[in-house]
Amino acid sequence: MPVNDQPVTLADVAAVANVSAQTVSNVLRRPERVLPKTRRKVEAAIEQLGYHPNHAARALRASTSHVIGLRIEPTSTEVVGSIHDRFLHALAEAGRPSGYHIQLFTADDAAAEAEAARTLIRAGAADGVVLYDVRAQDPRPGLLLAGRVPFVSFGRTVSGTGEYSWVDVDDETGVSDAVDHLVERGHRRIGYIGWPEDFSVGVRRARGWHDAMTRHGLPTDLDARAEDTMPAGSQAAGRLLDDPHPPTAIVAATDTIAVGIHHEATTRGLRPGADLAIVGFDDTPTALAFGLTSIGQPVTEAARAIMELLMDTVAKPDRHAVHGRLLAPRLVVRASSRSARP
Amino acid sequence: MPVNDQPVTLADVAAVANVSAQTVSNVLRRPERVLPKTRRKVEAAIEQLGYHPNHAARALRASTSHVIGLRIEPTSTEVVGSIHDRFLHALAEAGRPSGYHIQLFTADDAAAEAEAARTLIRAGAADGVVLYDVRAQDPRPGLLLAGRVPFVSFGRTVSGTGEYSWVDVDDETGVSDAVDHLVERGHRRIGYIGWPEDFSVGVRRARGWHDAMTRHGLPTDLDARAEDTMPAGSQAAGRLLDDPHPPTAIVAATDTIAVGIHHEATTRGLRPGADLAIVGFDDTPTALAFGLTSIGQPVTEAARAIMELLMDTVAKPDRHAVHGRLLAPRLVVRASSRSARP
DNA sequence: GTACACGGTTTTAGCGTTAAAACCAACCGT
DNA sequence: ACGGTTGGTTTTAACGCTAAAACCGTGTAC
Repeated sequence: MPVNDQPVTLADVAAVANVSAQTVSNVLRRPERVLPKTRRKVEAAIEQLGYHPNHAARALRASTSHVIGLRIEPTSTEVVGSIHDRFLHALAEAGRPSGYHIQLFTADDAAAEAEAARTLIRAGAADGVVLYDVRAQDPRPGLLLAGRVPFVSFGRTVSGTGEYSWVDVDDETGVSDAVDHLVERGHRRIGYIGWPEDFSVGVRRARGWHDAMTRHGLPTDLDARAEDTMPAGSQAAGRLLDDPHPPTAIVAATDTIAVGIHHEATTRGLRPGADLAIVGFDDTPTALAFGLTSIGQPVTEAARAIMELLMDTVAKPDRHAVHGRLLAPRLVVRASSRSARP
Repeated sequence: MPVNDQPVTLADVAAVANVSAQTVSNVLRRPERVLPKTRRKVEAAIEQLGYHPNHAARALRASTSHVIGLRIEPTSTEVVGSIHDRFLHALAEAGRPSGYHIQLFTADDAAAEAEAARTLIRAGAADGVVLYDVRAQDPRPGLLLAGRVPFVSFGRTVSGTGEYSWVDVDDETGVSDAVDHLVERGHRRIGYIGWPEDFSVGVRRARGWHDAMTRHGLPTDLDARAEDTMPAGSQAAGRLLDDPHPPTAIVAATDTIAVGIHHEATTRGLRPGADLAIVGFDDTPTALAFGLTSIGQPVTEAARAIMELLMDTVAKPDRHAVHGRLLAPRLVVRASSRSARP
């Protein structure tokens, strides 16, 4: 363990091992090019000196930073908890084996984000960026394509999905699975509460419910829309529960709405799980806290897929293959829907 | 807007502006050294070419990366939601004005984190690191000091606080404020549920309650301990509520425990806010969802203070001034404690 | 015995930037 | 008129690394 502070360089290692600097470099980058005997000698010197290759020098020489940029957004206080946090960790973890690091940046809006990403790339501070939570009308993919910024998106726009690589979660199947699960538990009157806007995620989740219900030969009249807040969720739940033939189960497009439903149910003296089954979306900590069944996004898998595609994209920035990957979500069953309908 | 892809360098700008590369560098780093006329000429060329200084080259030359490392931890599913997310954003934002970026890394335990941080520093990939959620017996500050890694911690160990710079939240005052607030609302029987272990944060929060109660001349018998999970919180709340002279308000050391209390209360037919006031800690989204009053940590302020101290530390790594900063938390009053005791 | 290929290593050069030194007017004092 | 400032600019060199070229001893072919 060396304690002196002047950084150890390739040349230092080379001097100790009695070889040239290039040989040390080869030991690290192309070990097969160097004689085992030499390699061991060099490795011993590296060990002895506690050498770590300098990132900046490597980046300068190879013009690749091994850094991926990601805009970090402030967590909205309206929304019940996001998967941003888990996604970040998964991404950092996914980059590790290939030596990629995640670097954060902030931006106030989509345009600023695209501009910041462009600067990051132009400055050689990052090799590519990840777009998080891309929605149907998102301007960011277009902006980044125009700015020639290598990127992969989590989520996708409604058009232009053939122009860039993306990873997305199959919301439709997720919600459909939730309906299957409820039908299996004996439910027939199954409602749905989703976003009012017609952006892709909302549309797809609604369609998942609609199609599954139709497939089971069940009516699709119990369909309500709400903003992504708890009060709106409660209100929408109220409307469904006021139906002359009310639901025994409700699927929500988000955990936030699900919590709103939960609240409305308890207010009305309905026991969640027993009198009204509830299923949320995103499997947030809050869903856990409320014992809510929720449709969880495969965050780790998504992060891994994104890093893979991004490495492709970064490797050949001009005419690289464009890929889309749709991942299946996973239903996490909890008390709010576990028991069979009495 | 140039569309060709070969990166623009200082030399390109210099050629266009008809000056030397060094002058361009001076325009960017020491504008006062260069004639206004020349400066404008150079600035025009920079603009025209869309030049962005190369990070790697700058880092190599100046041996400073303007990068701060931060270990990102997986969000525990046990805990109801953390402030990690908000802290990350605040930190990224706090670094922006001075051109510092946050780079994430992962590690499986404290020792691995320290080792990874050391490597990051030795490789020149980061100038310093931030330790998040440092507790009384935390081995990390010691390890980083030994490894000569510049760092600032959020939270502090019980000893050695004179050896490194830290920022922490004044838990004692936070809890004490919560008690004051409850007393003001007419409560007299105020209980406390905290962690069982004797680590600093737990001790300090418990002391805040104890001291405030004593100050108000109120008894401190309603003291229970629980693991940081909802079931444990419920159980502990049950014990307090079974008291022959039960509390009308309970302060919890975490939002997770507070949610447990909330659950236990509703199970017993007590209406939170009306029959039992509850105060949590950390002001997580879940607290918002439950309408729980909570003691919020000043995340933005903390992040700013940390960046400030870190820049000090990085600037003079050997004998820099060591500072500690204690920040006051802020009580966020919600339905669970708003109304006066009947 | 000379020519040639070959695996392993070293030498050379350059990535883009900036601190430090050198340079070069124009100006100043005597 | 001549050495000495001064302010602005250019030259030089180096940060640590690695691709590419050069080099060099050995083995092989004829």
